[in-house]
Amino acid sequence: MPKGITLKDVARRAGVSYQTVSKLLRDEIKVSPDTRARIEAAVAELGYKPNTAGRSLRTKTSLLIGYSWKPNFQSRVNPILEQFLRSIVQAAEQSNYHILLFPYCIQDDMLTAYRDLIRTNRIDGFILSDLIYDDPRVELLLELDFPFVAFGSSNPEWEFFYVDVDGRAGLRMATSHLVEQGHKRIAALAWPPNSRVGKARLNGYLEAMQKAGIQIDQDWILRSEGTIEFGYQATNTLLDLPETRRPTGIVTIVDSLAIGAMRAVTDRGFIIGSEVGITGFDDSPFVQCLSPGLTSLRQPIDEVGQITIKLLVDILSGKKPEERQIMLTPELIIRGSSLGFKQH
Amino acid sequence: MPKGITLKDVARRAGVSYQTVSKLLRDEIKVSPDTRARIEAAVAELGYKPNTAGRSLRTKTSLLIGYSWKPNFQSRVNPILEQFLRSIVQAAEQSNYHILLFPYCIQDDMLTAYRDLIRTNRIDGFILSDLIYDDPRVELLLELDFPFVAFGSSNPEWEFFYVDVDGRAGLRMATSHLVEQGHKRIAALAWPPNSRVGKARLNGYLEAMQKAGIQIDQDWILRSEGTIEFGYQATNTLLDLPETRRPTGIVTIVDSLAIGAMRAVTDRGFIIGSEVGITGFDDSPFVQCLSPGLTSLRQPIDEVGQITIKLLVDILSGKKPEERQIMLTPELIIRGSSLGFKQH
DNA sequence: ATTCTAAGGACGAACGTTCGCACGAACGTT
DNA sequence: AACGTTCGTGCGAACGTTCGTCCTTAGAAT
Repeated sequence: MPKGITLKDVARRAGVSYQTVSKLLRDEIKVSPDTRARIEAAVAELGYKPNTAGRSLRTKTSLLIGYSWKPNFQSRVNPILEQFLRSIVQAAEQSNYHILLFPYCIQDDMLTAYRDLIRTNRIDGFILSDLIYDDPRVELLLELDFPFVAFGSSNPEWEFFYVDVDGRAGLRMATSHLVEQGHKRIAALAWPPNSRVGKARLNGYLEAMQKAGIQIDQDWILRSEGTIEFGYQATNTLLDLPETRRPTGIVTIVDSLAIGAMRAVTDRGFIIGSEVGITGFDDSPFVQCLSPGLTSLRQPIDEVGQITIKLLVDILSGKKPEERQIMLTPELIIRGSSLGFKQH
Repeated sequence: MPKGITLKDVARRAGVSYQTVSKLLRDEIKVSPDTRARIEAAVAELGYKPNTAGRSLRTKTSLLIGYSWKPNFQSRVNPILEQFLRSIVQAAEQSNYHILLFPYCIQDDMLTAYRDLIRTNRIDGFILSDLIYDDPRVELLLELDFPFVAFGSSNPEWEFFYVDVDGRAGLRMATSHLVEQGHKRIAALAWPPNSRVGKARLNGYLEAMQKAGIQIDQDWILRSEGTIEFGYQATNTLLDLPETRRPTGIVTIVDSLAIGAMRAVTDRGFIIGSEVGITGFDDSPFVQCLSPGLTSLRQPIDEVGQITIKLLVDILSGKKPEERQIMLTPELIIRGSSLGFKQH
């Protein structure tokens, strides 16, 4: 292991003081072409890279961004985590930052992880995701005035930077798509009312139905956990309705519900697409493997990641971005599960 | 933002020198019960946490472990990444380490990322995964004598620490399982011969077949990319064989191939399970959602992560573990895709 | 009483960087 | 010829920690 090359090594070789090297490398001073050449040569020959610890200590910045995600144990899969991580890691590197991962604690001492990272000066800012209403992390960080950017929104009265995907617009698109396919009776499977994201998405359904002039039967809206099991069970409930009220279309606010719905529809002897149209949300990587493929709303995760990091880096470098909230639109990926409806 | 609490603040409050506080906190010295109480009180009241940068600078350790994973663009999904990350992040925290993510570069300057992280003293060690034969990262790190532990193996003549899952044993299990179900003609879908992992898994198939006393038809082994498409196409090729040579069982070395196989079997009018048995590898989270569910080999990822981190932390703290290679066994998760075979 | 020992704790220095200021020389201006 | 002004550098200090050494003092041994 070759011992570390420091500023002093470079300076000695170039015949200048080490502070001069430091300043030149950060473009803080002008030097004569001659010394500049000598310094650059020395840097190149020795392969000098500034020591992070020394720099951190002096500047009080670590060039590290903290992130922690909520593990999804019930479904064992987070369809967008890898993509999101890839995107923020990549974007962070462009600005010389790195992503630091730390465990997501379920208990209420979740905040101590954040507090410790702040107090030890380990990181410069946080990326948050999976926000809940009255999210304690947001409350803490706002109170400490510590930089962070969220993926997703929380209480509207809290003022902070976030990037979000418009789930309302998404479900409007999905619902309208089913309407265009000729569906008149469309049901919706959603999370419980205390979920902010779920509420927004459901609103998109309501709006699209209203716009289409369709009166909603209250039995068409079923809300519980976003599991395959609930999707299966809820769909059976829907199919038990008398034929004149039985929905022919089902929009869901998450793919797992749609998968359960597809299973139930098939088990009951109906044909997906031509008899019952179904849509999901997230465009999880495997829903194209189902047969038929599941129509679903794809979030522009790469863009979310890039913008999130850009916002945070801007904040960290002092310039306050104008827009505090940035809303992106999902894309409806149409596959067989919502096509070929035949009315009778 | 409250200004940072330093050792000096604590020392002043406790009425001792700051070096004494430092040493006490690290259990390097004994102090009288009286001063110990005063110091501990001061630490608690001020909420002191040691500044990472200062410590790093002095000790030349960052308590940071670098990791970079290979994005899988073709399948858009890495079935085990989330679990692996969760596991290493969690395990690292137990030893006061954190995981630092950095981008995986496809080009051949992939090594500069590693070099830079080392030269800037940013990290203490690496976790590697997705090794290839003659992996340049392994070569570099061995040459620099820089600490790392790999998930997966590479050239057998290279001596380094790694944790691996026994794919050969896995495919032995899967193949034997099909044999037990009554299958006589069993095919295998695999990666190209240059894949080390693929070769090992395929060997498991060969061994199990030999043990069962079944002569392998060379047309039963098809190798190419691990995509759904190839699985589909290869299975069609298999089903085109004359009936006496046509396989009734198909083992695959990765789930995506099995998914393609299931699709092909269904499209050709065969029934999965009772007419054609299929197994996958990885137990990707969604394969239980298929109908029928896919029998697959689950890697003990949590264990892999924990052991990987433990090995690395041990290395970093000076104690050389005895075992350089640790091999774990996958678990066969049996579902409908390999059950109910009816011979005729 | 003197010396030895060990424990409790203080002290200066160092890690590698950045920051602020000072200094000399070269320059153009009165 | 004396004067500000820039430009190109050097120098001391500081960030917060840990490491090695040294100084007390009390108690035990001579």
